[in-house]
Amino acid sequence: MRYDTEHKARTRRKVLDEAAKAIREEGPHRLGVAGVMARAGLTHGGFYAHFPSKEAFVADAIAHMFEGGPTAMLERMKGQPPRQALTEYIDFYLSRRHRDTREGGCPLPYLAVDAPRLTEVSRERYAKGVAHLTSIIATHLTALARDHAEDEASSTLAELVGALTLARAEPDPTRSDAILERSRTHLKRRLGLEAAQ
Amino acid sequence: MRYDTEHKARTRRKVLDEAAKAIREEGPHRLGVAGVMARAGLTHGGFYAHFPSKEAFVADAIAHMFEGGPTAMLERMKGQPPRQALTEYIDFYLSRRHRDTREGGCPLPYLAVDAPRLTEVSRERYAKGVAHLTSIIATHLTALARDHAEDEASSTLAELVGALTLARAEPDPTRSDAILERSRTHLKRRLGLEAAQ
DNA sequence: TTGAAAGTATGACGGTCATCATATTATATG
DNA sequence: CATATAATATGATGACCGTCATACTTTCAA
Repeated sequence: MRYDTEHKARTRRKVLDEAAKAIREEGPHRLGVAGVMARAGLTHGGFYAHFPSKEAFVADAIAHMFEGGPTAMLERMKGQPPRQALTEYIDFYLSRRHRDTREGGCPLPYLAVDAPRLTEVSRERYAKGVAHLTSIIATHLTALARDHAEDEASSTLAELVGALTLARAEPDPTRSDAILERSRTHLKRRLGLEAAQ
Repeated sequence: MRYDTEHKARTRRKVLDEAAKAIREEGPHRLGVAGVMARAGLTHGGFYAHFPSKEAFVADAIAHMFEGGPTAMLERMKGQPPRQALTEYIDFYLSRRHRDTREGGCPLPYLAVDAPRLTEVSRERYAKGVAHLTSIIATHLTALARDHAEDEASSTLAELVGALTLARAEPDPTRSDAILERSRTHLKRRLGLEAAQ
C-alpha cells in the first residue's frame, strides 16, 4: 500500500467529525454530501470510497456522535461521590454553555425529534443512548439510597432533555436562561442534592 | 367575483391543514410544495396564488399549528377545577394516543429541535406558544395555592415535552410506554395531584 | 346562455443534490 | 529516482425542488 495504513481511517474520522457538527447545526436530513466533504477539506468525489450511501453515512455519523462527546463528562462522574457527580451533571447539562455549543454535548436533544424518521439502526443507536444515560443516573440515585431509582432517572432525563431543548428554542436570552435555571433548581431539590457541598 | 367568496380561503385552509400534518411527519424543512399541494388534492401550480414563497408558507403553517389543535384541550380545562384540569392535561399529554397521533396534539415537541433553524416570525410564534402554555399551567398551580407557580410550571412543561419526545423516539413499545408512565406518575405526585378524584 | 374574472393546471427553467465513472495526485516501496 | 497503487479530484447524469409564465377550467352576473 502506498499511503499510510491509517490515512483513510483518519480521513474517515475527520469526515464523520464534521458530519456530527453539521447534524447538530442543520439536522440529520439537511446536510449534504458535498458540504460535509468541503468542511473536511475534501471534495465530494471521494465520498463513496468511504461510505456506501448517504443513508449509511448518516447512520455512521449518528453512531459517531454517541461515541465522541458524552464520554468525557460521564468518565469524570465515575471518580466522584454520587451526590456531587449528579449535581455537576445537572449543572453541566442545563448550563448556558451546553445550550450554546454546537461542537459537542449530549446528542439526545439534537436527534430527539428526528429519531422517529431515522433508519432502524440509527433509532436503535439512539435508544441505546437513552437507556445508557438513564441507567447511569439510576446507578447514582441508587447509591444515594433513593427508592424507584430507575423511574426517577427516566423522569429526570425527560426534564433534562426537555428543558435544554426548550431553552435552545427560546429566542429571548433572559427567558431561555430562566428555563434552564428553573429546571436546574427543581431537579436538584427533587433529587435531594441541595444539602450537598 | 366569480367563485364563492370563501372558496380561496377554504382552499388555503386545507393546504395549511395538510402542511401541518406533513410537518408533524417529516419536519418543517423536508416538506415540498408539490407534495403538500397533492395531499390537498391540487397541483403545484396554484401554490403561489396563495403564498408568496415557501418560506412564508412554512411560517404560516407553523402559526396554523398553534391555532388548531391545542385549543380544544385547553378550552376544556377552563371549565374544570384546577386539580382535575391539571390531572387530565398530564394524562392526555403523556398518553399513548398523544404520542402516536400525527393529526393534532401539541406542536411544541414537533418543532422544538427545528425552532432555532426557523424564521424569526416562526421562532417568535413558537416562543409565544411556550409562554402561553407555561402561564396556563402556572395559573392552575396558583389556584392550588402552590408557591413559585411560574417556576414549577416551566419545569413541568420541560418534563412534559421531554418525556413525550423521548417516548416518540423509543422504538420499543414497552420502553416507550414506560417513559410516559414514569413521567406521568412523577408529575402528578410532584404537583400534589395524587389525592385528587 | 354567454362573457369575464377568479381559481387552478401544465409545463418549463435554473438550481441543488446523490451518485458514479474516470482522471489525477500523492506516497510508500524497489 | 521510478513506478505501482491507494486516495482523492473532476466532471457528468438523472432526479427532485422552488419558482413562475401561460393556458385552461370553473362559476357567478348579465
